[in-house]
Amino acid sequence: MGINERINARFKSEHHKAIVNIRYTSNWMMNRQNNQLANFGLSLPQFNILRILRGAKSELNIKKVKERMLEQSPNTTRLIDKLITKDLVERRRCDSDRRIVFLKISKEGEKLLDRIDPHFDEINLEGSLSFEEAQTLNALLDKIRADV
Amino acid sequence: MGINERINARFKSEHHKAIVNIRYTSNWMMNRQNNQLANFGLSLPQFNILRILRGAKSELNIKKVKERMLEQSPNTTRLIDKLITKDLVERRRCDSDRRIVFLKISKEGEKLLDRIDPHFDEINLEGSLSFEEAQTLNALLDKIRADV
DNA sequence: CAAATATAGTTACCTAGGTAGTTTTTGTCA
DNA sequence: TGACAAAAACTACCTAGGTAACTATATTTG
Repeated sequence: MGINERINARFKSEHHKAIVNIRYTSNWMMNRQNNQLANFGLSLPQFNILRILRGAKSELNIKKVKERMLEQSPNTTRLIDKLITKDLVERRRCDSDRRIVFLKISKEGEKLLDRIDPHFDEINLEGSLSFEEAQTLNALLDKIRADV
Repeated sequence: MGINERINARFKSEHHKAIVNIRYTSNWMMNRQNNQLANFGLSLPQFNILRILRGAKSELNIKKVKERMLEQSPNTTRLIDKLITKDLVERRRCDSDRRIVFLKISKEGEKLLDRIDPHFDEINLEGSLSFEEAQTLNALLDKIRADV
């Protein structure tokens, strides 16, 4: 369904429509992804943190985790708290620099990701665009942000 | 700055990168828009509701307002409450159907929008894409959502 | 070496969206 | 007409991101 049919709105220009469309599509996707991940007891950002930790060769401190996330707000701490409560992540205080906190995915965390892996492509809508279309989309989005 | 430089992340595919890029760009835009609107004491969704009410020929009930918004959650009520507290919107109970609440932008609300109008294009990044590019972007975003 | 500065992480308080359930009022229909 | 269903608005409770301020520790520097 095109955004025109979906939203009973008037747009000032094709560009304005695109700006609104980005937000609409982003919300739409996040909603979809959150619903799918809810079956595994995770939210999208919690899932992403787990994947970052699995992808790391060694333990990561919170700063490194933040650098690999879209959002770099202090909420990372709270999100990690929730993962620790669920026994999906382990936390360890660094000995040589006691400010630093090291994080590691737990066995249960890895098992959970293994269960989600077969659904990853579907969660990320893989296949809805061709390679060339995805390239074009990335270029256009980067161009919008480059404008400033 | 391309998303590759910005996020220290690995993408499974060009398509996966595009999916993440949509969310990243959406967050980036919303953040920017919220910062600009904060100068006028508004958040982005509050601003959008005000514009919807101004664009209406007559009073609108809350349901109609929701239909013109991206999000149709019960938060609309709360957002409107805030606008009423700021004296930017007026609320009136319908006489013939007492379930319905009518909304109207106030004089102050119109004055505030008048002050924001000159900045509208800048807030919406008008000009960052050509007409054709915006068209392409809209088509690609619609295609992603059509996939399901 | 002591004071100032920087860094890692956290907390508080603001914003917002989503689902589910509630209240009030209206419409339906057996 | 009297029970039931639908609709409009609202509330509670969950999620999350953003800014600013704060704590604890480490580094710099005068």
